Amino acid sequence: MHSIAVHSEEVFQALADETRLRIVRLMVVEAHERACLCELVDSLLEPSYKLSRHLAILRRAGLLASHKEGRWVYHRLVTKPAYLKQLYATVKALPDPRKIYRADLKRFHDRMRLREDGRCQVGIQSDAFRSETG
Amino acid sequence: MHSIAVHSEEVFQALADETRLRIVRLMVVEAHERACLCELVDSLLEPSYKLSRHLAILRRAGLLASHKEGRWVYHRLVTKPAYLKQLYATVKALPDPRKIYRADLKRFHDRMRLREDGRCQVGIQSDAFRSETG
DNA sequence: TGCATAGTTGCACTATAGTGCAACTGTTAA
DNA sequence: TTAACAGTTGCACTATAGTGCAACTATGCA
Repeated sequence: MHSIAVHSEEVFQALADETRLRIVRLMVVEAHERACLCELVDSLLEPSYKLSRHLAILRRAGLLASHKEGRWVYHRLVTKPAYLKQLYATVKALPDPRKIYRADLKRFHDRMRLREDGRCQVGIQSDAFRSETG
Repeated sequence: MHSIAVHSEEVFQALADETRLRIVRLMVVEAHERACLCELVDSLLEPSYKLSRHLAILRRAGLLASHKEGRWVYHRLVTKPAYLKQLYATVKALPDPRKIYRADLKRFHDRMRLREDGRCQVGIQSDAFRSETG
């Protein structure tokens, strides 16, 4: 379901984009919780087509594994080979001067409360999350 | 002499290029040894104008500090803020399937033996290093 | 003083990355 | 069986990154 990057720089390339870094930071802080696209859309407040493309890039770089479950596709951070854990530790250690990740994480928590039996049950709720958190 | 990246992804962007990753890997393996441009030219076997540009990018990203000494400019990895050390640990942990860093490092060692009193004394010797190591 | 050389940079060129729109696939539930 | 919706993707567009050449600056030494 995922491939190992042949060139090491691809791993850094994968994180060299604000949107992708937001995705990874969200998932790394949450102890490698899985998330589906609509949950990410509501957390980052970005259009689904945009996040879908960035998720594909992360997947191709070997950082993300995805699997379909009904009409939802769940994404999870890959932790092998071992240097990926080291990479996530770096991501975790990054500063957050503009409080972007803090805000993303708050929305993510709120959104995850809508789950039932650990599964996503609702679709995109962006409008609600947008008005709720400014 | 160096600035802190405002956006976290700039740090990863800095390493998202093979040449820059080769530079950083060389310097990180050598316990943060300093190196001048001509020593890097002989180690990586890349033209000086190319490396000079990549060094400038690393400097702007806050990973490298440079200072002039006579006609040589010495470069050294920056280790603050703390998450940079974490980043270097990741770089150190990367695999080297194509043995590129291994070869770079060998030439770097050979080249560093030409120093006197810890200073570079000779200019670009690429031809010698090229023929020596294939 | 003038030449050799360590290092930098302007310019032109090419390749690739990120974006938005809109059309598309696939799955669930009425 | 069909409507709604989670998710993906082709297309056109724009911006930016990396490269090579050649000209440039700055320093040390004959």
